[in-house]
Amino acid sequence: MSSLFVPTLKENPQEAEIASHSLMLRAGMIRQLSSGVYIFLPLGLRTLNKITKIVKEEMDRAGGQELLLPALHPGELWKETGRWEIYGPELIRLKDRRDRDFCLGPTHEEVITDLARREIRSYRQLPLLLYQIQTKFRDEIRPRFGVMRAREFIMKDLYSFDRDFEGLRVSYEKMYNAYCRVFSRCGLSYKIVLAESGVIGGEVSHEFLIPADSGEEKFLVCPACDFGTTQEEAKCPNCGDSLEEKRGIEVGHIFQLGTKYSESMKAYFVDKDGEEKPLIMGCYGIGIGRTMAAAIEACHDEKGIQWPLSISPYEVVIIPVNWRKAEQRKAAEEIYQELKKRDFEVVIDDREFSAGYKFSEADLIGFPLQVIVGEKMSQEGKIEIKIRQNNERWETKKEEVLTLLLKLKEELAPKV
RNA sequence: CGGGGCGUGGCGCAGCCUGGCAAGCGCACUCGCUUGGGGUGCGAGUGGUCGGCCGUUCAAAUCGGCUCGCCCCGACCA
Repeated sequence: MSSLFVPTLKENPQEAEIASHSLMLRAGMIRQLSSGVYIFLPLGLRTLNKITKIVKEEMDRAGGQELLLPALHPGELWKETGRWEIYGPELIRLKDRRDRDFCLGPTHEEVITDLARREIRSYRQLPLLLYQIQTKFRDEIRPRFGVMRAREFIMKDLYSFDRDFEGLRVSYEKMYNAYCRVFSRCGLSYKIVLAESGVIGGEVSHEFLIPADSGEEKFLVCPACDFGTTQEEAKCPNCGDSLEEKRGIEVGHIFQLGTKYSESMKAYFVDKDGEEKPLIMGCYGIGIGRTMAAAIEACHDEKGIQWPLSISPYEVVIIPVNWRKAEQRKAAEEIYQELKKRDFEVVIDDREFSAGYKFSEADLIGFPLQVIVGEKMSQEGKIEIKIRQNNERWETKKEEVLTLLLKLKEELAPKV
């Protein structure tokens, strides 16, 4: 850890009001550049990349193909769908040197539909699921809570193209299930609710929420059945019970768009019967940075972050309590090498700080597994292992550390 | 956009109301010793155009005007 760039803060930063924002700053994961614009430091980026990896694996599993669309969009495309006006001041606009209109993409329906209309000719090319993980720009009225509502943020967006509504339903369901897997694999409990589709447009839409008091999204749930919705006027269609209002963080949103964009942008294909028809579309988003913040909202205590193992920046920290004791240093180093060999993501706290300092910082950063090499090593050859999540502690012989860690890792892995 | 708050070494704050004494405290940082199972202890140091501009005054961190930035609540939004 002596060479890692992890600038931690002892005190609560003045600008942070909610736990995740404060802890991301304090644990040295992010820094603010400007209102709603954040730097991801090495530790923060590791978690971001882990979530990204899970998302990609699940998108691929569901038949998605990754591509990369530009962030810089020609204004004409947005004028074509009318969203140049509709999107309002939230759309960041700019002009090139020849005075042509451009904008920074807040979402990519226009660009993907433009691609689709140029490349998709036949029903034989369908269904098609294309996705990207990319930076979006939205000039929010009020950015807040750190990366939770930022003006520049990383999002996974997938677009589905089908020949008919039955196909759309199949694609939608695939995504619905993929989203369940994504959030489960991130170690999060989530709630799926019926949602309004807003400026994106379309018919059916569901939101994936992480329940949290600090969440900005209000939703109604039925305590008896599993029904949930964001719509105020909803009448519990499943059973007669009255709905409870709760708050959550919207980490994912899936939409059945239908022909909204394919009609307005003339994205047609030729169906089996020889007729030209509009592509039936769906779009599906996951806020990557927001998922990270939501995970911290859901998993923290007064000491710091309690990362779910699957998205923690590192899995294990090894803390030699007294760096001056050669046998502790040596044992720590040996365990480190052994774990490295078995592909653990591990760091060793090789700094000459006091034990308390290192413990506090390990808890702040939230390493799920902590290997503590202390006096018992010197005297009895024993190592302590602590689970951050529940503060469970295990003592074992040095030779057994790897075996125990493999077992604990297995136990901590989310069941999907 | 309406309402509220903040801006003083890297971080967290005091000082401002009631102008003047040397711009202070804690943390961090550097050096020395000390300590090493829950942010060790002691000592000595480094570092600040008090967000910016204009004004009032013999004198401005402090009073007035303008401005920039940041945060919170609301409306709005994925």
